[in-house]
Amino acid sequence: MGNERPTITTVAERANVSRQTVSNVLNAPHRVQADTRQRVQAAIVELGYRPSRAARQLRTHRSNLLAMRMTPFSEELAGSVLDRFVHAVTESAQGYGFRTIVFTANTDDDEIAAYSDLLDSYELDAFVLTGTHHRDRRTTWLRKQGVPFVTFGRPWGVRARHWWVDVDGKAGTTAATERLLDAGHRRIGFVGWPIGSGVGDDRRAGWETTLRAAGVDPSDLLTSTENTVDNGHASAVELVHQRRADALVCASDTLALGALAMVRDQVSRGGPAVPVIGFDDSPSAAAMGLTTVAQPLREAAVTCVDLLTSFLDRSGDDASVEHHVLLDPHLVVRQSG
Amino acid sequence: MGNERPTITTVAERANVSRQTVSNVLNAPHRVQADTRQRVQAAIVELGYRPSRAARQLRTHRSNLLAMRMTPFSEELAGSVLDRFVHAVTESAQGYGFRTIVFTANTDDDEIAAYSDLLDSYELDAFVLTGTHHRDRRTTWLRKQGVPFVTFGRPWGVRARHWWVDVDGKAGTTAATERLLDAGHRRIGFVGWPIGSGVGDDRRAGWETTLRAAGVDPSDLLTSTENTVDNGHASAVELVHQRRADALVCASDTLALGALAMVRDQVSRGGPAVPVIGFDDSPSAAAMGLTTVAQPLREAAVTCVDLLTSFLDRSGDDASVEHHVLLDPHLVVRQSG
DNA sequence: ACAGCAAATTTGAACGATCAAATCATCGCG
DNA sequence: CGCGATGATTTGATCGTTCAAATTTGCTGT
Repeated sequence: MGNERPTITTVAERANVSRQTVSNVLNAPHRVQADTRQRVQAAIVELGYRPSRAARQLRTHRSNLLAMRMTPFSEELAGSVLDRFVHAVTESAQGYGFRTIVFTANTDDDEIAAYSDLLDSYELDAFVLTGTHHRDRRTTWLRKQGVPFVTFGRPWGVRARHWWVDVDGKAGTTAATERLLDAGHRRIGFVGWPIGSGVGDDRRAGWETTLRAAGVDPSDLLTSTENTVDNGHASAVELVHQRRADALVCASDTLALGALAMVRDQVSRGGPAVPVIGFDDSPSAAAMGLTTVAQPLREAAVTCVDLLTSFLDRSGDDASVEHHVLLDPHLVVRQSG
Repeated sequence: MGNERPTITTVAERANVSRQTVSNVLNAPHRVQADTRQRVQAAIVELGYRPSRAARQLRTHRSNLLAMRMTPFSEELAGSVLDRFVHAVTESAQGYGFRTIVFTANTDDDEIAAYSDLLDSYELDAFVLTGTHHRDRRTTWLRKQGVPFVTFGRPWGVRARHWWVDVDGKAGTTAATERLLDAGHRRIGFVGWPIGSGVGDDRRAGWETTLRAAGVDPSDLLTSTENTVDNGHASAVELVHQRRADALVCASDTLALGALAMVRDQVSRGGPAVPVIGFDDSPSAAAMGLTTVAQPLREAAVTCVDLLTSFLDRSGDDASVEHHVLLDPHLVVRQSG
């Protein structure tokens, strides 16, 4: 049997047309007459023809490939947010005929080196970045190279400008805080990250302004620690016991799980039930019945891919116009608050 | 400035040799004399030359690409095991000059369709499969096509034969059960999955044989449910309250977290502390202080990539020899047991 | 000094697609 | 009736690499 992989020429012969006509059916169908188009399409189906990306890429310098960094192997709980995001991006990219290459890198500079290799060797079409931060070197590098990219996370530096999609963390903590206020709590503590990270500051701001607006002074109701479960526990002890907080909003589920453990422990000893609200809706949050702020990751991913493809289509055109999308998170209410 | 991307010809001119010599320096260094080799290498560095994968692929039909399916978007806790595995594979594949393409699929047939597309269009070199099960159609399909692949998970069907790496689940639950026996427990319950899944049966077997060896009849100490936190909770209630189990081994962390919640609840009401041991060492397990059986995912990933590359190198040779690797998990002891 | 041979290097063709330009067909209209 | 315009299709060149065969270089032994 004809076990050779069919090429565009095979198809052309089968349909009694030239290579180029087959190519046109695939890439510019309007240029070819209806009846020949059908004949060609039939031949394609019969032979099970699929164009060789390598050959196409060699000629056009487009790979239909997009790349993302995966979250570091051993990262905490946090991992799952970005993993879910990677998955969602992959899924929606497939809808546009793009495949996703993943890679690992430990520092921004490693990541830039990876970009460089991927661009030169594989001619990637675009990148999706996550975890933007102050003085992000990746975005400036990519801009300088003129490579299309979108970030999940807004540019926290003043001067950085590029296309991005982000989730409104401030709105999330605002909703969380308001819910607790509505339930009658006043001394609402915030278990936060060290000052200076864009994301952390944003989330803290939601809590702070809401509390102020309600006439509560937030100044002694705040802790700032690295993102670990144990730190969450310790912070909760401090806020509840020493500062007499009667409810807690946390910058992450990781911290919240620590806080939740402390609170449940206290309840089991007959203490008061202090509600806890986390951030990210990680699988652990669901498992532990933690109320939390959920990011619309799927929507974020779809939007990223939309932006990228529209950017690639009108390449160069007026690609200098920036596009931003800020999505609203929503509260997932469970037992903890 | 010479802003054109350098090609092999550019390098050749710079080093005063022919294209082919440059190619040989890259692909068969032994064929070229030491001094010219160095001259060429210098030119490569100076120009920052990187070979075009597309062109190479067009000629050789090798892409240096390997593909894996990502875990479905919305899957429970379980997700993180495979996410970590994907990450580890990506990382070690990079060491061999392979990049990883990820894709999504909801059923085995979808996955096969994806293979087919990736093979035809992108000429992938190999696949890594996860989650093997009885009557796995993917492995038979790939075998029939003669595509190199390795599975993480052994072939559970009798007739399936291929290269695989797996973790000895039975050894894991054996270790867990022995630990509990050593601590003086006798009526050790097993919170398991429905009969019939290879992985689940394997893990149950470890508990069962160990218990039998210790002279305990396991027959009324078993539950079998789908993998959810709530089911874990319900199973724990049944085993502890009705069957008077004094310790629990679970088929997964998801189930174990439910069981753990039940147990801690009971302790807070003054009940006895029933130890719980999970399986997978998910981030949630760490967060909740759950003792659990950890799979050596990194090692598994490295082994998979090793097998694949050695397979690809001696392509065809005596590739019919099978290779299996069974890795031992280890217990991570935390508060829960 | 030169045939004989191995090692080192070069040359032409090919991989499978698209681009740009050329050809062929059809048609309207003065 | 012929000429230009427009649309459909085909032809030759090319992308950057490797393969296979041809060529050049260097050396050995008699």
